[in-house]
Amino acid sequence: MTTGAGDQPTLATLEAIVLAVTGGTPRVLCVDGDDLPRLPAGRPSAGDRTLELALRRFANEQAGLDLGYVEQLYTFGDMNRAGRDAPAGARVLSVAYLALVHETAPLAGSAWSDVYDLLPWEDHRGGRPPVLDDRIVPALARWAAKGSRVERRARAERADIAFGLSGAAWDGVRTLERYELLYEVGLVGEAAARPGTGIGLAMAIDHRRMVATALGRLRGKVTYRPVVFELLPEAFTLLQLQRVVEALLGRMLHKQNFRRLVEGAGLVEPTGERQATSGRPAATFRFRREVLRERARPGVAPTA
Amino acid sequence: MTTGAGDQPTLATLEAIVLAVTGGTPRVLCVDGDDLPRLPAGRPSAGDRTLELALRRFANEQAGLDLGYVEQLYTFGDMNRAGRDAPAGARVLSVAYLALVHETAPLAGSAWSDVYDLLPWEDHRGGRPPVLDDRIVPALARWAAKGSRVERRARAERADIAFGLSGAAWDGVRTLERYELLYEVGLVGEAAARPGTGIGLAMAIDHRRMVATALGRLRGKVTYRPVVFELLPEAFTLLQLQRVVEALLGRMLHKQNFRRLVEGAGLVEPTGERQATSGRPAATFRFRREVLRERARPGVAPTA
DNA sequence: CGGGCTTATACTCATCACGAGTAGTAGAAA
DNA sequence: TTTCTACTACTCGTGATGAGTATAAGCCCG
Repeated sequence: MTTGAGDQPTLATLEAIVLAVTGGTPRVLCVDGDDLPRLPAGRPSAGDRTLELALRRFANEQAGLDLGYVEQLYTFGDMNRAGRDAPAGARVLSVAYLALVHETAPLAGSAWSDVYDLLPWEDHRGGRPPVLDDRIVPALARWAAKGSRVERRARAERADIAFGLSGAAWDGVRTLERYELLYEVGLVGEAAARPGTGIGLAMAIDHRRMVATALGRLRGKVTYRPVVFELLPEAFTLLQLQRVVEALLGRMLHKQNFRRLVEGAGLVEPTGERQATSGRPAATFRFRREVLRERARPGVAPTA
Repeated sequence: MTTGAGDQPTLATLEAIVLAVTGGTPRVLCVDGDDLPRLPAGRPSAGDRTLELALRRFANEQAGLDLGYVEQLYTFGDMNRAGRDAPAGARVLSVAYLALVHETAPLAGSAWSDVYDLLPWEDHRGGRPPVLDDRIVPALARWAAKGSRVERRARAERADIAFGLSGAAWDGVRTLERYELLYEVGLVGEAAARPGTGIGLAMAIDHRRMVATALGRLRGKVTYRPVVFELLPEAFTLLQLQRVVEALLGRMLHKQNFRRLVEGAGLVEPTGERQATSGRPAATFRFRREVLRERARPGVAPTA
């Protein structure tokens, strides 16, 4: 079962979605493109034993970053996504990786973009973002009114589920579904009819789609793996921890319940130190590694 | 941030992990290799708009299968994994997809392998598999006793978490961690010192690793997405549904609670028909699509 | 034709996770 | 001393989940 002749040459690149959270703002590492910002990328060389090591190598070489947590995200290989510098007609395979760095990591010369500048409809921390009701919902309604009866039904259902409309609940994890829907509807700059009219900052090619994928993955993972700690310094207060989780989830959490969850699960242990805040000083904590042995799904956010 | 010269040519293939569940047995579609069985694979051609469409195309062309549910699994790109027919020194990128087909799908001329013949330590439906205590645990203990003090600690922790030893709970989802650990320890045929001594049926290259990845992904997904229905006929009894879920999870479920979960969540609706069984006839049900709108995470198995 | 087998189906009970809220405490700044 | 901010300790109600008891409905076999 192997296709014989006619194979096209394939170009493979690695793309890095490097995330950090600074002061309640989730940021993604970008580099300047000719026109739009793009994600840092590179190619694996023969010396790289694994793709992940290749990624770590060039993140270090080119941005001076020592990546902590790294996980493969998705491989993008649609035909129409080739960049300028790709041979026409060739398929470009991009293996995207999600990497998390600590707040204290050097910012190098590269630019960090606020994830919610890229995907403004995803941030519900200050309540429902106005752009949803002002622009997105009406546009979705127009879009869902087109086509045959069955088509209309399918479109409406898709929109409802993705954006939590007509009774469906907003699901933070469905970031990719939302981005792709907005793309189809023509509401994001990369696909907008007139330039400059899209919602959120545009990026090169399909890089914003990759960021959306990363955010969704991370939002899911936070609930069952202790990944947030990769974004925090060694010692942190519970409020700092909560702010980072909220930044990722894009919604506020109940403070008392959050503490109950985190402490009750044995996810953290007190360092014994305290840290001055703008109010009563807070005790600082560190991640408690033993939780991995004790709990099958040690998460820092409620499952819902 | 783009690596310049020295790029190596890259060969990309698509690998399909096609799963079905027949009579309580989860099976994966295999083709005969020169030596060991392998997964069906192919290459995307210029006519395939997306990788997923390419996969569907050649699954249809070559096995006569109409794939239902398809999801991208992982991209494997380690240096040492190249097959025979690859140019020496070139990196082979394999984008693996997980596909689910209904029990009634045509079996074609290809062979289906029992997933638990490949990964015998994963099936806990009949209690803890003997191979665990007979062979795996002792070998892990020997392996964990080697190296420096810190190394020994790290090894022991890894083994404990992966296999649920010394107090840790068995986590069905950690299939890949377990396979990789067994590989490192030399307990699987692909890596065994002497051929024929490995645990479970071996497959070509790293294909068994891919199956392990697929099983883990599916075990996780079952708890929050209604994917099982892709493996079942249109109408089914609740016991049939339960058996399929158990086959995937590799563990038994409490019947009454399972029914409560599935019916309570609105995941199924009665067809009105009944089906003869070896006891009292059972009502048949079908998947209820509307649940997607009602529940954010409509799963068919408890979260734990 | 009735006992015994198998499977389906209906409840109960205890525990725990989680959302939501009340109340009081500790330090800093004005 | 007041006031602000943030920390910390509880309580309550609901719903999910594990475990078990009880009953119903067909089938097979003697």
